[in-house]
Amino acid sequence: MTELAKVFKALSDTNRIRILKMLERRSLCVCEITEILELATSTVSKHLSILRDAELIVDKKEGKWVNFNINNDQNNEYVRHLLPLIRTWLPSDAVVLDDKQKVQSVNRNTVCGIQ
Amino acid sequence: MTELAKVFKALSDTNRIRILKMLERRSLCVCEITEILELATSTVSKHLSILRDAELIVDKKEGKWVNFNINNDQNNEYVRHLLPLIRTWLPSDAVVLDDKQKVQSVNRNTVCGIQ
DNA sequence: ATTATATTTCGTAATATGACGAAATAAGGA
DNA sequence: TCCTTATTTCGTCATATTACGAAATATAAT
Repeated sequence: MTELAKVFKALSDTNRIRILKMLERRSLCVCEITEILELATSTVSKHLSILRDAELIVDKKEGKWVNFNINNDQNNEYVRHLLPLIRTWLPSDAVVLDDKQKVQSVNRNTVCGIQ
Repeated sequence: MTELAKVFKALSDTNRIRILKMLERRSLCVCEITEILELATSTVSKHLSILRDAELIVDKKEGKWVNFNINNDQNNEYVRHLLPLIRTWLPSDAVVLDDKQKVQSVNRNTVCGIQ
């Protein structure tokens, strides 16, 4: 039961819902998500670790970057059923639409580590 | 989006999941749930108000008692999809099974307000 | 090797949550 | 009416969560 509660808890924060909805578009690195959410990098990293602990997302180290993606494994029963539902939800939420728009234009090479 | 987060937050606590699973058996009053969860009445009342605010349950005042029930209205899209999923989950969770067993035997007339 | 970049971990502060008991509210029965 | 019962609300405490910046870690580029 705690595992189910953990998944729901991961989904109970609007910033984490925004991250999941963004990842519906494409995989993203921490700095791209940070740019869109306008939060500190450390805060975004924590949100991502909570989503990963709940098995809602997976990460893959690729060179300089860690790419985060929706977890498409079918291993976790809760995640397997919830992610498709979430995909159908919030189709016209202003914030979600704006975030997804930004996902199109954001570029990790111009966004990350500019001094 | 906050409404969706609210539903997930309501579902993110194990005591509230236990309440929902108990209500799959039959409607219950506050004192019956209190008896099974072994929490203070005020705590259970708070949990129930969180579940009600999320539209996961409904209450109906009947004489001395307030009976709580799963919300079977189809008004809330999130609740409409989530409740059937939850109903299929945790079919063999020890705590949930024990709680449901107790729902069979608990009686509000012998449980409530004995001095 | 040294420097720069990307991310995570740590320490900390503000706020939220979950618990309790006591007081308030509401309804039923004597 | 007065007392009992069922529930909610309030005040409070301990713990959890979310946020930040700074420091640590890891990898890439020079």
